[in-house]
Amino acid sequence: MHDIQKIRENPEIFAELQLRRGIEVDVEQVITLDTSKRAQMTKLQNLQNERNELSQKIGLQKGKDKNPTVDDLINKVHVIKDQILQLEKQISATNKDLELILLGLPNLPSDDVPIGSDESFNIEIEAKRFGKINDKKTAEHFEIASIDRLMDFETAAKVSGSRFVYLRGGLAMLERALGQFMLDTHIIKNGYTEIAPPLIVNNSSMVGTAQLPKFEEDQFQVIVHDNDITDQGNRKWLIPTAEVSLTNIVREKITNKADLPLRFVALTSCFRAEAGAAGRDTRGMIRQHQFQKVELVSITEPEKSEQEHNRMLECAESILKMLELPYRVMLLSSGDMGFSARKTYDLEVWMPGQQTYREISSVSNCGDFQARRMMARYKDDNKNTKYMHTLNGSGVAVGRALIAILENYQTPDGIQVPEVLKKYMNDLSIIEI
RNA sequence: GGAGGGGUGGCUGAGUGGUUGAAAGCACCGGUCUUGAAAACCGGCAACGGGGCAACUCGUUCGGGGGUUCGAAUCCCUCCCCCUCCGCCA
Repeated sequence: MHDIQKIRENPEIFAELQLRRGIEVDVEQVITLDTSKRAQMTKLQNLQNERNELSQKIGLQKGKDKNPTVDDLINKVHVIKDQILQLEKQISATNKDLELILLGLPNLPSDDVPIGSDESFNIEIEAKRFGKINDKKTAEHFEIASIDRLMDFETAAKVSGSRFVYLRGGLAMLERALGQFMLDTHIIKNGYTEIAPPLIVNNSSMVGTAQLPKFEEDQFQVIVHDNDITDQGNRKWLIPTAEVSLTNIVREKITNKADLPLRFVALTSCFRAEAGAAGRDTRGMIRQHQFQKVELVSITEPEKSEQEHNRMLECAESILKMLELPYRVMLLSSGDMGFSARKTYDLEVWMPGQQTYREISSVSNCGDFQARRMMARYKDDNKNTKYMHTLNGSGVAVGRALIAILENYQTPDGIQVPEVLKKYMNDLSIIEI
């Protein structure tokens, strides 16, 4: 959610920054709505003040007299009440229009974000490139001979539908090991607190982290038996990422500054409808309706979010380094960033089967964008309540890490188990397929 | 699913129609005292929004929404959430 005061003060700047993301905002309409809302409010408040004073007078009269003559006053209030009712209706309508616009506008890009319409404007952070890539094409993960023994899309299609998979034996264990390893690393080495969060969340949470209202079609909704689905405010959703359940921990709360930063990590299943991705990555495990992901969330003071962002990026990187998977880091351009982000780094892992880098983690600083939607605040040193900053990052996507291992660790005998995972795999050193 | 109880400021917790935005306590901030600290005492301390250069002022908010009333934290309806007991179930 955007600070309407800032828009009011600098509408052109706001419009320009939105334009960097390819969004054309009708700021004039926003300003008009805002102005008329405020005018209406002033009017309303004067009437309310009048009503309150008259009511108090009636109360005083009744306290003095046994049979007071207050009919005149009551009649006056009746007239005012009608006017108030009218105005309230108007204001609520105006406000609804305004909110609909504001809730649908993405966060403003930070100044150091490259301007561009899409991913071709992303910038690689050269210094962060890691590992030696294998430029000899290997089998893609789903092409590995007999892999369907352990990675079964057919049965999943029968039981669930497209974009689901059964993992078996060594691959199921590998997925579990990866999740375990990542969690342990972030808990022990990176100072995150492990959370086992709900996978189903309510409307307010989804609005808070901005999956709603704009991206409803990407979500799975949970229909409870006898649920009244016309009650829009009371719907339930499967989380598309643990970011939702982790970040909303601080929703509608005032946190003590001494408790910041908060650092949460969770390993959860994630659910995405992939409505807009028909035909993309239809083979293999790259794009599934359900996948495992380790998610990092940090909550900080505004002054510290940038340094926390870098820190979080390093936490995510450390996972790929320890797994010895080659990757590069991209600074996303304004047109490629997610809705809530003001600055995002993507980690892209090398997939020798595709001979290309694929996104395996996205690390974003959301500034106060989500905090405003969530009313997530803290008390600063002057005891003022301020919005905090929220950050989130994958650390990392487990499903994609599994694919990366399948493609980078292929040997004639099977899939070699990365050194750091062996202890999570009962000392198994090769997964025979 | 059945029966009952409850949701009040950062926290605990009073308050059942009329200056109650809300007692009291804790926490926090300032001061007095003290060599310093603690204790004690005195004072301050909600959020959000409108108007104003400002001092300030006005409005809204006691789980959410709706209603009754001149006036609602207090009465009514509805939804959500929490607790206790019974039933069912992983």
